Amino acid sequence: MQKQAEPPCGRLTGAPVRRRGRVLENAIFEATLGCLADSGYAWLTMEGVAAAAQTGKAALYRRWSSKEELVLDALRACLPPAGPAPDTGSLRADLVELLTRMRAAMLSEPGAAARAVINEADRERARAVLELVLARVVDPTARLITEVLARGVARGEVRPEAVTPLVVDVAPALMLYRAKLGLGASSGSGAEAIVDEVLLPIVRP
Amino acid sequence: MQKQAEPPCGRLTGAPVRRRGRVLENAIFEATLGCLADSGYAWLTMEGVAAAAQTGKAALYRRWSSKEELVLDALRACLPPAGPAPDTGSLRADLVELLTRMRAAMLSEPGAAARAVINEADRERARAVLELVLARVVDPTARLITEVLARGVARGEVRPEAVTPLVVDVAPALMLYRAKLGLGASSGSGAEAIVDEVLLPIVRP
DNA sequence: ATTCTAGTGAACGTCGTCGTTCACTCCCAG
DNA sequence: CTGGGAGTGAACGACGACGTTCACTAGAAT
Repeated sequence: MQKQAEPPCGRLTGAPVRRRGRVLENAIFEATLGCLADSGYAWLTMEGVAAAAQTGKAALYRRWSSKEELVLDALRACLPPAGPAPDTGSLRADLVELLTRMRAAMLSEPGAAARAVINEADRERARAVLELVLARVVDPTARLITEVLARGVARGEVRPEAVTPLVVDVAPALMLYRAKLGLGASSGSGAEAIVDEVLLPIVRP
Repeated sequence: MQKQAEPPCGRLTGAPVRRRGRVLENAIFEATLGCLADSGYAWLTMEGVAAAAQTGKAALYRRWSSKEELVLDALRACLPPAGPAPDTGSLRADLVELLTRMRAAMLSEPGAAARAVINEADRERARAVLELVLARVVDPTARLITEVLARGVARGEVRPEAVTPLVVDVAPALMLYRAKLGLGASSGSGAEAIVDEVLLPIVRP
C-alpha cells in the first residue's frame, strides 16, 4: 500500500497515563472514530489507532483480532440512537428540527466516521461496517423522515404520493453531497434552506 | 497500510504483447480507471495498475512520478466532455434526457472512477484529483441542470426562485447516494423517477 | 503486604509496496 | 541492415504496517 509516513491519525486522547478496562476501551474507541473521520477506513491502521489512543498494539489485539472488529465495536459504542421523530404540529418545524439534528449528527465525530464508511460503501473490505452504518444511521434516518412526512399527509400538508423512497432520500443525499464538496459550511445548505427550497416544494399539495 | 495480499485490481487489459507509446498509455489509463472504480484511490497501487495493464512498473515510472500524476492523466484522458444541454422544448423531456445521460456516465468506468474520487473528497491525499473531477464532472453537471431549468423558467414551467444551487444539486446528490447504498439498480431511481417524483414537483409553479 | 492480571514499550520476522536499476530484447525509423 | 530507444521482467534496498512476543510494571483486589 501507500508508502507514506503516516503521523498518528486522530487526536491524541490525553496524558500518557496507564488506563485499564473500560477507560482504555473508550479512549481506543475515540481514537478509532477520530482516525475514521480524518482518514477513512482504507487509511486507518491499527498502529495509527494505537498511537492516537496512546496505547500499545498489544492492548488492541488482546480485544480485537482485526481492524474491522475494532471499527465495528467503536461504531456500535459511539453511534448515537436516532431518537424520536419531532412532532411539533407543523410540517416545516418538524422537518427543520429533524434536519438540524441530522446535520449536527453528521458534523459530530461519530457522524463523520459514519460518513467515511458510507463513502467507501462499495468496498468489500468494509462490508460489515457498512451494514452497521446502514442499520444504525441510514435506515433510521429514512424512517424518521417518512414518519414526519406521513404526519404531514394526515394534516393535509403533504401530497400522499410524495412519500416515496426517493423523496425520503433527498435530504440525507443532499447533506452528504454538499459536505463532500466542501459546501457544507455555506449558508445555502443549512437545514432551513433544504426544507424551504427543496423538501416543502416537493411535498406541497 | 493494510497487509492483505492484493490481486491485480481492475481487469487485465489484453494479451501480454509488447506495446509502445500511445497504445501502452491507453492500456495503462484503462487499467488505472479500472483500479479506481474497483478499489478507490486509497487502495490503488502502482504495482496493481502495472499488473492490470500487464506492463512493468518501470514503464509507469518513466512517465509518471507518482500515483497522483498517473490518476490525473488517466482521468483527463478518459473523462468524457459533458456535452450540450438538451433542448427538446419540454422541461420534462430535457430533464429525463439529461439525467439519463448523467446516469449512463455514472455507470461507465470513467464515471465510476470519478465517483470513487468524489467519495474520498475530503482526503488531502487526493486534493488535485478531486479538483479535476469537480472541474470536469461536478461543475459541468450543475451548469447543464441550471441551463435546462433556466429554459424552463423562460417557458413558464419553472418557478424562477426554484433555480438555486441546492435544487441544482438534488439530482446528482440523489444518484450518488442511491448508487452508494446499492439502490442504483432498482426501478425506483431511474432518471424518470427522479424527474417525476422529485425535480418536477420542486420546480413546478 | 502480596498476588494477579492487564497495560506498556520495545523488539521481532514477515509481507506488500515503493522507487530504482539493469541486462536483455523488441521494434521503429532511417 | 543498423542504431537507438522504449518495454520487459526481475531484482534490489528501504520502509510502513502487520501480528506476535516478552520483560517489566502499574494498579486493583484481597
